[in-house]
Amino acid sequence: MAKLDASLLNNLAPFDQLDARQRQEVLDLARVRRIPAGKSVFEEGMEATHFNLLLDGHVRVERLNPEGEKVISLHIPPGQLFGIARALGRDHFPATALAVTECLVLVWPTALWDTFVERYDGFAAEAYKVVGNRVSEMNNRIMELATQHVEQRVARAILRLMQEHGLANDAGTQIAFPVTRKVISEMTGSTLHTVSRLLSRWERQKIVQSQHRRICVLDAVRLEQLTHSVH
Amino acid sequence: MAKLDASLLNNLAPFDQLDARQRQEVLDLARVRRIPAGKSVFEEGMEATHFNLLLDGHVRVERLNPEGEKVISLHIPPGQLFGIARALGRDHFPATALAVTECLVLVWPTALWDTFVERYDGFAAEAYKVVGNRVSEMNNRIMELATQHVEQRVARAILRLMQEHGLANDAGTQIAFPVTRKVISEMTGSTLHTVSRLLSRWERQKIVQSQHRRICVLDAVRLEQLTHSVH
DNA sequence: TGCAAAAGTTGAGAAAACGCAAACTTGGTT
DNA sequence: AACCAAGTTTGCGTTTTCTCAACTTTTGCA
Repeated sequence: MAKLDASLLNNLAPFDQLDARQRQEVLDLARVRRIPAGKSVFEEGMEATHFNLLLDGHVRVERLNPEGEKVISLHIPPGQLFGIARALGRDHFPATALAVTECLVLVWPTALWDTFVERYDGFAAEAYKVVGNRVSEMNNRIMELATQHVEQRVARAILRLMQEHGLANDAGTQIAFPVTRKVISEMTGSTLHTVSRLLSRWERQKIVQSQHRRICVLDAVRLEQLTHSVH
Repeated sequence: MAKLDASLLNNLAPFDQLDARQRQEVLDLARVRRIPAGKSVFEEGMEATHFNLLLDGHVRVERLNPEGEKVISLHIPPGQLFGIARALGRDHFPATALAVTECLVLVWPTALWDTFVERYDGFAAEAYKVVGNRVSEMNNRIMELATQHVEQRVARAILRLMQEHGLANDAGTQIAFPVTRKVISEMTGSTLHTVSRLLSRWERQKIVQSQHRRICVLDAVRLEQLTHSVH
């Protein structure tokens, strides 16, 4: 395989503090995977033999409950570590990671985790910052599910997608990958019918616009207002 | 202050691998706090100046949403580390920790965290195992909130309390601290009225028994069945 | 180009859970 | 011993959201 160019790691938080030589070192230990849209990077329950960095593309992390219902945990934007079960001492992946667009992923054997933590300044800090942010988001999610109505949760979910995966265009901000009503319902603990009704109304109100599976936020301010309860 | 006896740390997972001398060392760096029932150990938003080990008693971790509604995140059983925001690079506590019974807590200044991780074998591993378990529980909680009905969630919440904080007696297993209908509703994203109706029914069916604020599980098997959807 | 599969819409009725209200119980405190 | 605060129960009407169903639109592929 051709040697990877160290500049691949430029501007990536986990390797921010490394010099060119160290970046080359890290890359020499990595393998690149190209994952086509719709294919999984790893599956729930699999042994966590590797940890991953998403170079390009967008990844959906999802779990199935015992009844086979899907729940979407989060979406990973390019540049982030993911599938780092090892950081928390897990040896199996708790969820499935699905490429929602074509993805480029760097993978390292789990055995290197401790080496990276030890050898590369800033790697551990960034890794635990990522975990910390995810934990914080999970807490927010629990609060929302416990106290808010579907409408508020759907508004929040779309805002989050916009913020993390949005592409600004002339009309508003489009989410960078296809999102169906079903997907939004799996993100919010709702049903595709309820989500469809909400989006139809918001489309009439010019808050969002959607064709096929592309969603574009036209009025983020009003969407934000919808996340607050009306009381 | 009288010197603490190193045997206090016996059988506590984070310091399992330490010898007597090291345990004394760890204790000499600690401060003991006695927290009366109903008082907080730390509050949401406070700077995380210390990290904690619960020696004795039971702690409730809770957050308020912007509307002032309370959501209970989890309950800490004796022997566990808690308030370890620092493990994930946070410098403020994301939640309030409330003593639900009188508590004995060992506290260390946050500045010692890195020292402990470095110096004491097994400490980091145990700390991240605790975090890993909590993350896993949070994931389960999200799944439940997203896909299950109130009845199933309440059954699961009571089972969890029983497993982590239960005291076996002749009739069944009692939860070691007072639990009101309101508390259960805040654990499950429900209302005290709905919880009351459920518990009344389960009491008639001899699945649980409750007087004042003590709850006793009489038939864990049937309670477990109630956590599965009927479909 | 046409067709099947996937995605989306919308109505109508049902179910789950909530909010409100009123009354009751219990236990600690003065 | 009496009272008060906190906790609990239960009925009733309402709201939210789901389920079921039918139909339309879109798109990817043969």
